[in-house]
Amino acid sequence: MSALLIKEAALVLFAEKGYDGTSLAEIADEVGLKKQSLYSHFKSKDDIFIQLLTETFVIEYEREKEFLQTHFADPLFDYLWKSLRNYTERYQTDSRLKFWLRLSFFPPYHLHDQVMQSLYAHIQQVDALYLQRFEQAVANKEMKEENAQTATIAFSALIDSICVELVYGGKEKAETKLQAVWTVYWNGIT
Amino acid sequence: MSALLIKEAALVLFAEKGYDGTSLAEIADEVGLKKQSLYSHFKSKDDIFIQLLTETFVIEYEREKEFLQTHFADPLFDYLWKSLRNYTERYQTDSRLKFWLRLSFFPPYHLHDQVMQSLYAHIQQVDALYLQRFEQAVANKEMKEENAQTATIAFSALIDSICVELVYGGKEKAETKLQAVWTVYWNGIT
DNA sequence: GTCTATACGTTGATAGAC
DNA sequence: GTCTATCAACGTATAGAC
Repeated sequence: MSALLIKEAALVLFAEKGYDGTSLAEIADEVGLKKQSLYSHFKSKDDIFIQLLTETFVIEYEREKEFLQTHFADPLFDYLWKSLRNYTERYQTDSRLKFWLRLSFFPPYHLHDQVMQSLYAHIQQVDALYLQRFEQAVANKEMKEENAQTATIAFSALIDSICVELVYGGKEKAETKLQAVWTVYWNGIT
Repeated sequence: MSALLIKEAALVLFAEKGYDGTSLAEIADEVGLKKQSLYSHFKSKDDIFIQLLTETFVIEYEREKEFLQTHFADPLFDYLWKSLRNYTERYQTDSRLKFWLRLSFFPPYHLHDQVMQSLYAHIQQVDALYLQRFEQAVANKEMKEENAQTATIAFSALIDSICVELVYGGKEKAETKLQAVWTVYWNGIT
């Protein structure tokens, strides 16, 4: 059994049931092992979790960076819209997104500070990517001659609200909300 | 020891550490009892939780309703702005808000369906309150002759994003975000 | 109502045979 | 690397003395 498969199983369970709600026995069971055998691959439950969290931030950042590079030349409208749709599309199938939403919001109590520190760094990096595109948009006069910072912050808030809806409302409700929010947002920045 | 005080202690702990992260021993300890004594007041841990959740939805709805009645005649701008500031003001001191955010997003796994059912009903009720005011605003020409429904949904999304920021960013970051989001939102609906 | 005592499963984790 | 055996600590919950 590879450590990778164990982590994948853990990712799904953590995303679905939270850290405290997931036991090592469940994780082991999912990959057909006894819980004791997990200790050949990880030195503790925290170890599994921290590894997953770290990897997740790397993966998510790379995804955003690649997205920016691929779509930088697209019109602002398309760029932002595609970026948003990305979330609703992925949420259903991608446990990693669920994992990071859930465990960033509400990390295990004893790891709170550590998680938050990583989270802030990640958000800052991602916001910086979007800011680049918004500054370009201001220069191109694709949007109101307003603070690109404001548009960035509001856009990241928009993503947050969609994620919230995905978490408790599911995809259909999120799509409805996305449409309303997007209308107002685009109106607001142009 | 009154059941009320026990529930208050449980509320704070659930809000801070989640359902699985909070033990009956901690709750009891907080009010100076042994964990076994809690069973004189509640028949299970779930019982405490469900009571808190039910009460919370009632209290929050009453709060919103009263707010609407008190400020219905205010200009739309003031009405919405005050409503938003309410969240950032309360979040620091009011554990009930934290409780409902956390436990609605991520309820204990075995109570997921039950919690979600109550949550949807609550959200629907609150959205209906806001919709009333937005329809009035359209009639008053306080905003663009657009769908009041869209403005309502977008506003509730706005609240969500502020709550997210309150959860993981704290009050200061939430204030910054609020300002940016509000600028774009108001621009977007007028 | 609160306590002590207790039951009993589950938790994360370690030791050692194979 | 995986297993069995084992552990101490903690989880929720019950019974019964006071």
